[in-house]
Amino acid sequence: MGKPRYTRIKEHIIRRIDTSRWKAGDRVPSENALATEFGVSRMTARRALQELGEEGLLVRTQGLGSFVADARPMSSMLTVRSIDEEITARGHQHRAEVLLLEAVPAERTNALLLGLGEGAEIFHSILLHWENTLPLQYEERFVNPRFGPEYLSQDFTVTTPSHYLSSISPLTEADQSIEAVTVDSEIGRALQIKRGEPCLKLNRRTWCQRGIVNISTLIYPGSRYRIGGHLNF
Amino acid sequence: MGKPRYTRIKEHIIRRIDTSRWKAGDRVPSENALATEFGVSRMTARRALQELGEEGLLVRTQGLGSFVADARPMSSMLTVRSIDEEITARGHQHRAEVLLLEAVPAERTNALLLGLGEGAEIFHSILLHWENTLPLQYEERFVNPRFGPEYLSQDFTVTTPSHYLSSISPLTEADQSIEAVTVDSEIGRALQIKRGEPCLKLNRRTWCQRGIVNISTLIYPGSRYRIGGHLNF
DNA sequence: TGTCTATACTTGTATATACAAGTAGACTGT
DNA sequence: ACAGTCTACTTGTATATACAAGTATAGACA
Repeated sequence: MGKPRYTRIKEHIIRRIDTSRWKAGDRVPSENALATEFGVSRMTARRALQELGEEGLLVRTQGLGSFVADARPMSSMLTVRSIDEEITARGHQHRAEVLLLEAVPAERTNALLLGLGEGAEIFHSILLHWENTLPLQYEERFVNPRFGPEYLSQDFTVTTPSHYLSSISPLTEADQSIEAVTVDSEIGRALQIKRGEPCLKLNRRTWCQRGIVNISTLIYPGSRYRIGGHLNF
Repeated sequence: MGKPRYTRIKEHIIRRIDTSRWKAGDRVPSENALATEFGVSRMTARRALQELGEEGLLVRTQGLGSFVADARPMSSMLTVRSIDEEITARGHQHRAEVLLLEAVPAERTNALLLGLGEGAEIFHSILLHWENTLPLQYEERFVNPRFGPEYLSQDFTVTTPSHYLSSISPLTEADQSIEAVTVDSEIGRALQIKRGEPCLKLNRRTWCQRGIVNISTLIYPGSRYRIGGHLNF
């Protein structure tokens, strides 16, 4: 029913920041000052300041005080969801077609990145993901057998590589990039697009604690897909 | 020097999750249980659990307990920085060329989105951003005069539209999308790319508390630019 | 069988208190 | 003039306590 009291204090401070009454760099009242002003204990006032600090609106330094943070820079984020979730969330039907599923010797690929020796085997898969009757994503992966030993025996018309890999080992990190490319005729045929049509290409490396789990490239036709994101500063 | 005690408890829990001793869905000990186990007060144990909840490793529900969260889905983020920061961060020279800077009547544009009446004026700018001797970004903006009244008199060879707008009014939200496109000959000539070369197109709408501040589209040649991001799950 | 209640547990909020640790400025003594 | 110290204020950590509120289960009762 009634909001907790520390939210009142937070709202009070946010209001003063939004209306520019307190500007970037200004000192906001101390925990004790807010406590007496609002008639609460210091720990309650503290909680308000602390959460605002975690949310990035304030910068707090021991011994000095709490200050209004600089306006956040325009840099922001784009989210990339798992393809099957995204399609089913739209109420459409997702189907995965396995174009290739094999073990290849390490020297033929970028296995060095995976931290394996020369002769080692590496798993390689190519899937095509359909939304209803149109192909939407061409997915190629190289998987480290250490972290996904049963990869080749999975039925990817039921699960997806992404689900399998994240169920096997807790993923801790990833880096990725996105670029605009044109694709060769083989991929273009699979995706049923015209020659020269621009595509989004998403390269991703995923890590668990002990090494790289997989390297994947996802390709979307530019005319059928956009990556979207909403962001609260 | 010595870490605070609640971090010990956090590390203890994280260890058990990372080594799969506690798996997704498992219940972790209650605040009171941890308190007696570690010989601390409940509020200290609570802090450990609470922070882990905020970090997404645990899901806490009142009355039930704290549970290990599902492995985070593969969805992740791509960061988009301000173009001038990015170029200068690479140690290169950034230069902005103003191709157009004007006020246009609202009906000619998507001014409805900006929440303005028919006859209102709207600011329109096109800039080309150079990295050393190569054009890297074609930037087109429609700006709401209410939130950037001095927009037309800015010298964008010194500042950037992004800097000006975020200095004027505190930006609270944005949504954006990215797609792969080919561009018309005018933009292609400006960017010095061949006909049909794929480009990344980034559409963004930025909001402050009281309405849409601006609508912008950024276009990068696919061969010269990729959006990158690193992520800790 | 089904429903309501009591109870035991959980997390959430709030207070009062104590001490630790970092910062700035004033005040000291040389 | 300068260096060191002391003080006042800040945030950080930790405890003990109390009550509120949500959940599930066991048991009483119709």
